[in-house]
Amino acid sequence: MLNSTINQDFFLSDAISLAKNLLGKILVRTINGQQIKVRIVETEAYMGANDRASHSYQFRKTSRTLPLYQIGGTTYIYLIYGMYYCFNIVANAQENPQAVLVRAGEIISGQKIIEDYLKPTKRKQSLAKLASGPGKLAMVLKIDRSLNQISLLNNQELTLIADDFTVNEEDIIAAKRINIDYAKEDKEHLWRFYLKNHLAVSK
DNA sequence: ATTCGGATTCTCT
DNA sequence: GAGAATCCGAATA
Repeated sequence: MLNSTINQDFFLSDAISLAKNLLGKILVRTINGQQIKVRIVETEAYMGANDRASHSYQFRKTSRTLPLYQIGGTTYIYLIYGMYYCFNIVANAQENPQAVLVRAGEIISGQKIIEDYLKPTKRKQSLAKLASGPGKLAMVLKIDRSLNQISLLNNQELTLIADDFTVNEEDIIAAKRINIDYAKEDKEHLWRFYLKNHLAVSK
């Protein structure tokens, strides 16, 4: 399998393009020298200042949303419902606060390591379902606030790579984003993207 | 200082 | 399909 690193330019597009381009790419999480790899199969684009669903709607700038104003490739991680983390990858140049929520992934290595820290009840879930949702994906990758606002380029603990897995346009399904009823008309956009027929896509 | 509710998930029914 | 779990950011005052 041919692996290649991903450079800065990859992240310097709008969030919709980045959300599609992230499908099929691999998140590599390193914990105590051991690697967990998850292939991204579902994403959502949050388009920033003009998107009511976005935390940076109307350029809202608070301590939480500061990572969104950094350069593409920066992480944006926050706690939701008091118990789950959402992992986002910032898109675009500085001061253009768009990001992609990584919603689901396929575990392709490191299953043993993951089982060591999952709750016993979770361990018997099928592998395909373990990272089938944003909170679950963050749990599998042990992503929490300590990884917030870091660059995915050349980071020791969390990086993004590509292999020879290819995604064609016809393999990508576009759908409405999930759980953003508060976003009024912006909830209608088809800014959720996932790989057709993939088992690990969230329900 | 206080209030409100969320880019979720699991466990019931 | 409904309800709970559970923290903290954001808005209001």
